[in-house]
Amino acid sequence: MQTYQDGLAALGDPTRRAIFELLAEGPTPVGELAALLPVSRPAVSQHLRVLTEAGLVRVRAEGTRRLYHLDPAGLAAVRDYLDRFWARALADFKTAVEES
Amino acid sequence: MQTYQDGLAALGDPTRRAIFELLAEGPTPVGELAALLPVSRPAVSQHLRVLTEAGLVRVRAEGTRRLYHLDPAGLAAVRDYLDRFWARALADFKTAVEES
DNA sequence: GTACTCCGTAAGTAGTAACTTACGGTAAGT
DNA sequence: ACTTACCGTAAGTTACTACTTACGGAGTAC
Repeated sequence: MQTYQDGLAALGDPTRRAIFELLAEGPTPVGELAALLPVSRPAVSQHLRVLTEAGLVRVRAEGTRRLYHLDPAGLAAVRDYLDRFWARALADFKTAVEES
Repeated sequence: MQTYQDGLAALGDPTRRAIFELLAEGPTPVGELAALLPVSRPAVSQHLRVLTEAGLVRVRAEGTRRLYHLDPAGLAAVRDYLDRFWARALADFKTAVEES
């Protein structure tokens, strides 16, 4: 689906952010992610499902392992969303400072 | 606080995203935001509190009204966070495509 | 085939957070 | 002073979601 909405909702959870940041160090299997996190392996699987549906992450099978890695598409969607507000945020902030 | 973590957590909620997007059209008082949304005015106040603590939004009083507007600081924190993963996402995605 | 590894899904629980109504406080107008 | 407009906070409820354990499927090795 990879909309910015799903992306932001997915990254709103701290555990999913942790997974996301671990994946930034390179493609990683589920078990290794779970070993590095304070939650169970099924919990990691469930988070990976959300991240995948948000378009932030992708899988490729390699034997019995499933290597997850970042997907630029979802990342770009979120980044572009935030960029749309950048100019307006600067303008509003500027007038707010001037009037104070 | 304006960390990227608070920013992402704040924007994870769809109602707060709606408020955030309404504020992108210019500084707006609480009552007007509530009139444009399917939730009560106190609910909007509570969301604005979260957005403010995340550094995404600021207030200035104007008579009895309180005008909320976007704050570039929190926005930049979230955007910069995502940018840190951009290069790695592209690299991982590229190798994934090549191996498929 | 059997065994073992790696993983996703189902089902159930507990904690959180988004919402409501009710209340109080401040600023401007008459 | 009284009233009205605008707003934040407190308290309570409900719905969601992140988590656990239990189970089953798919792949590899023997």
